[in-house]
Amino acid sequence: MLDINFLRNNLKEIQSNLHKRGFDFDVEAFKKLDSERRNLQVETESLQEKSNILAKEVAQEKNQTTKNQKLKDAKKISTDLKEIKTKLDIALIDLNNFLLGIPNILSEDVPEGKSEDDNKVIYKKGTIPEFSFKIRDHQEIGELSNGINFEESVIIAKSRFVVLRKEIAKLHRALSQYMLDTHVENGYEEIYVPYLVNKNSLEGTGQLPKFEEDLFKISNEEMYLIPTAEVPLSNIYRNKILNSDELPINYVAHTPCFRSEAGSYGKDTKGIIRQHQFDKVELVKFVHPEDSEAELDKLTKDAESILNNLNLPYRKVILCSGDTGFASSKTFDLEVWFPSQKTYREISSCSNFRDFQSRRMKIRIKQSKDNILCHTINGSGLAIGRTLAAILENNQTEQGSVIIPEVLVDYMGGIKELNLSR
RNA sequence: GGAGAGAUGGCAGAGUGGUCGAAUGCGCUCGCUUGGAAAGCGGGUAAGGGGGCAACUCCUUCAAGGGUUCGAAUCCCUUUCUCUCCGCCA
Repeated sequence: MLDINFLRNNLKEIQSNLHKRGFDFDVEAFKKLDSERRNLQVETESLQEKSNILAKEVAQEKNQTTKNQKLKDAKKISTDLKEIKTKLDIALIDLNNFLLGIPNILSEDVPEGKSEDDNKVIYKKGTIPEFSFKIRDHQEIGELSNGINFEESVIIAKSRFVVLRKEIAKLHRALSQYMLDTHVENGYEEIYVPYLVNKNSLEGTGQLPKFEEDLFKISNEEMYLIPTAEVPLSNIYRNKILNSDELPINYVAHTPCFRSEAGSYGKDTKGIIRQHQFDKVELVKFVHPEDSEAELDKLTKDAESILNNLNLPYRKVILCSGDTGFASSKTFDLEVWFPSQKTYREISSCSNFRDFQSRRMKIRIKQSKDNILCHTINGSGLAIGRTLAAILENNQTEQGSVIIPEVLVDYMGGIKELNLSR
């Protein structure tokens, strides 16, 4: 959510900034909602004041006749007040819903563009492997020894879920352990969180009210399965005031993520790239506004370090205006190389939300005069399923085995190579 | 799941219809004191919003939502959460 005062004073600038996203900010509609609200609020508050004064006078009035007269006046005001209050409530809700639907303002350095095709590559790292044989995609590799099974997951659940077995399941576990350990070494506190969250939390991070169709909702309660650990991690401090000396706060959590993504059928139907359930190690920072740009770079580097250590070829991309997420002011994507697709695919998305989320969550920093909103930053470090798939594809051999990256060997109980073709 | 008790400021905790945005203590902070510190003494210290160039002023908030009343932290209803006991369970 944007600062309403900032909005009032910078209407044109904000309109053109949001236009870069392809968002049409209706200035006239906003002005109308805001002035309606203001008129009603001024009127309500002055009536309330009268009512408060009269109520005090009634209490102190000794003369029975004047007291009765005042009681009569007070009753009249009370009725009027009730009426105008309902109008004000409606105006406030309308204005608030309008504000909740406005995306975040983009940073100046976000390149303009319409879709992901306009994202700008910042750099590429690692060497793209050359294969002298006909390569398999990660699904084929996994199926060699029944390490990846989609028939069983359909029986258990439905399509877009997966069952992993044996060394592949172990590799999946090894990856999350390795990532957690690495981030803890780099100064993040490991957190375990609920996988079901309430509506307020999802509103706080921006998934609701706009993107309900992407979520799985529990039918017997007002609860949702988390689409990312960003939601529980960020909401830890909802409605809290932080001391500036405890910042930055760095959290890491490993959770499953659940995404309904109703509109995405037909995309990435093969393999484990796009699933209703996947695991992810997530990084979240609460920072002072002055530090948020630098902290986004730090967090992105921390996510990159995993790719570097796993020797996976990747590139760093800055999302263009049209592709940057609703709540984000600036996003770097890390994209890993998939030999079977001959392309880079997103494996981490690192965003600076500035005060957009903290305004919704009311996370503030204690300051002598006025408290200020903190900034939130988060990013994947990394998506486990996609990392697993990338390792299978990039590290495959002609014999149908997969070389385990050195940093994972200990986590794999000493296994250096998966012999899948047996 | 059943029975009971409760939810008040950063924390602890008083307050059961008007004098309450809320005693008191702790914490924090400023000043005095001191060679310096501690102790002591004195002052300040909730959040959000409206109006005003400003000094300032007004409104809201005692878990959340609704109700009664001229007036609600206080009375009534609903929901959520916490604690104790019983049951169940990993």
